[in-house]
Amino acid sequence: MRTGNKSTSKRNLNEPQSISLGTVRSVKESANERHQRIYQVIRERISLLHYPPHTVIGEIELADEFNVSRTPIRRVLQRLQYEGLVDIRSGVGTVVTDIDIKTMKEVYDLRMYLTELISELSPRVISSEHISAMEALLSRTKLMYDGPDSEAYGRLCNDLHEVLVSLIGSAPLREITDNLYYRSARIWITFLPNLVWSDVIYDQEMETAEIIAAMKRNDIRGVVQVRRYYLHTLLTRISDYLRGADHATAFPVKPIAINSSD
Amino acid sequence: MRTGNKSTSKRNLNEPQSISLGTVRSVKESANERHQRIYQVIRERISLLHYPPHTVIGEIELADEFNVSRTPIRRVLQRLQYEGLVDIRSGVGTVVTDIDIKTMKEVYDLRMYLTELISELSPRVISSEHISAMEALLSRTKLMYDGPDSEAYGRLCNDLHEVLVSLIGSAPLREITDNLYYRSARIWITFLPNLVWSDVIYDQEMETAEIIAAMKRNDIRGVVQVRRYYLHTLLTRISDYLRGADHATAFPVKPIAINSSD
DNA sequence: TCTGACCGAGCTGTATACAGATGTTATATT
DNA sequence: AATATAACATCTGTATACAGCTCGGTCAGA
Repeated sequence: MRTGNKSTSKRNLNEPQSISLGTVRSVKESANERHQRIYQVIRERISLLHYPPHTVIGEIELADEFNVSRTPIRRVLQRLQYEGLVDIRSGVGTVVTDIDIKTMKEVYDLRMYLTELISELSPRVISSEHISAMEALLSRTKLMYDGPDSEAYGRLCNDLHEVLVSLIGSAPLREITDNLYYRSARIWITFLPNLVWSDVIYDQEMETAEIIAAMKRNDIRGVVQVRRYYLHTLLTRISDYLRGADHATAFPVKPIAINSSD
Repeated sequence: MRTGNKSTSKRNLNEPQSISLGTVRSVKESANERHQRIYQVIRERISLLHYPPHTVIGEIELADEFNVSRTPIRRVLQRLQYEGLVDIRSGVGTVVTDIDIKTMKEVYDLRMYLTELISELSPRVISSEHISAMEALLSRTKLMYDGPDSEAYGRLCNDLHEVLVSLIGSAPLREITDNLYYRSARIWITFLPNLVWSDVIYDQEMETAEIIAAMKRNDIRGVVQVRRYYLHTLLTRISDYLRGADHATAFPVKPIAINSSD
C-alpha cells in the first residue's frame, strides 16, 4: 500500500516568486530547512523595516506566499514571538513589536557587556576569510555617502553582525548575541531619518576599518572593544536625539508600560 | 447563527488528574496561560530528571495527559527545542537532550559572567520578602543532610534560582539567565550520585546563608559574587570527578560531536 | 447627536485526518 | 547462518475544518 514512491506529492514545485524568498533547493528540503529559510526571510524583513513596527502580518498571507499551510508559518511566528520580534494577538493578528526606550537601553547595555565576553570565552581564530569579508563590507560602506538608504544600511549592519558572530566560539553566547542583535537592530534603523546620515556612515566606516586593523593584528580583544565602543556611540546618538525636547511625541514609542505582560 | 452562547463546548472540564498538572483555573484559562502552565510543568519534569536525558516524550501521551490535542503540546515542545532542552526528531519522537561536556562548560562560564552582570544592570531592590524566602530555603537545606534525595535537591536549586532571578531588573538579562539555568541544571543533578552528598548540601547551605547575609547588608554585589563563587565550586567538583580517570565511560555523555548541528 | 448593544468580517487557536519519516521486524535469497 | 530487502508499527509534519476571539460598523433609542 504505502510503496516506495519517492516524492510525487502534488504540491507545486515552490518556484521563486520573489528573490527574497531565499535560495530554492532543487532536490528536496527537509521540514527544518524550510522552517529555517522562512524564519530567516521574515526576520530579515522585520530587521530591514520591510515590516515596520505595528505591522499586522497575517498567517494566511504568508502561507500563500510561501506555498505552505498555516501550520509551518505559525511555527515561525511563534519562534519570532519568543525572541521578542512579534506579538501574536488572538483574533487580531501577528503585529511587529515596537520596543520601548527602557527595554532598548537594557538590550544595548547587555549587548555591550556580552560583546566584551566574546574575547574571553573561547573565541575562534581570525581567518583571512574574516578579513576579506570585512574589507568587502568596508567597500560597500564607502559607497553609501551618496544619499540615505536605510535598507542598504540595514543590510550592511546585518552582514557586519554576521561576521562578528562567526568569531564567537561559545555556542550559547553566539545564540544570545544573535538574538539580542535582531531584537534591537530595527529600532536603531527607525531613528536613522532623524540623524545626520554622513555621521552615521562615517561611524560605520571607522568601525569597520578599525575592526579590520585589529583583525590584522590578530587582536580579537581589540575587535570587540572597537565594537563595544561603537555600540556606545550608537546609544549616545539616540539618547542625544531623544533628549531633544519635543521630539518625544513624534517618536513612535508608546509610553513605557511598567506592568506589561509578565 | 453564532449567538452569544458562552462556553458550552463539549470538552470535558479539565479535571486535575495529577497534582503536578499545576493549579487548575476554575474560571477560564486563556490559550497563553495554558501554554505557560504546560510549559512550566514539562520544563520542571526535565529539570528534576523525571524525564531524564534520552527519554522519548511523545506528543500523544502528553496530549492525553493534559486533555488537549497535539497542537498546543507541539507548541510547548518546539519552544523547549529552541531553548535546547529537547530535540524533536521526525518519525522518532521528542527526546530530552544530553549536553556534552564542552557545551556544559560554555554554559557555566557564561552563567558566571552573567551572574556578575546582575549587580550592574539595574538590579531590583532587595525586599524583606526576598530575605524571608531565602531563609525558608535555608531551613529546607538543613533538613537534607539525612540522605540523598535528588528530586528534593533539584527543587531546592530551582527555587533558589527563582529568588535570584527575581532580583534582576533587566528583562532581557532575566530571560537569558533563566534559560541558561534550565539548560544546564539537570546535567548538574545527573552528577549528584557520583559526588559526596554531605559536601553538596554543605555547599548549598553555605551559599544560601552567605546570600542571606549579603541581602541583609543590602549588598547585591555581594549576593551575585557569592552566587558566582558557588557556580565555580560546582563546576570544579564536576571537573574533578571527570578527571577521575575511568569514570569516563560510565559518564552518560556522548563523545563530543565537533561538527554537530550547525 | 450621542450612546449603547449587537452583529459580522476576519483573525488566531484547536482538533483531527492524512502524508511523510524512521527504526524494527519479518522474510527471501545466497 | 548471514545478509539484504521489504513490510510494518509508530512517530512527527502538514493541511484544513471549525471554534473562539477581537474590533469596527450599524442601527435602534434616548
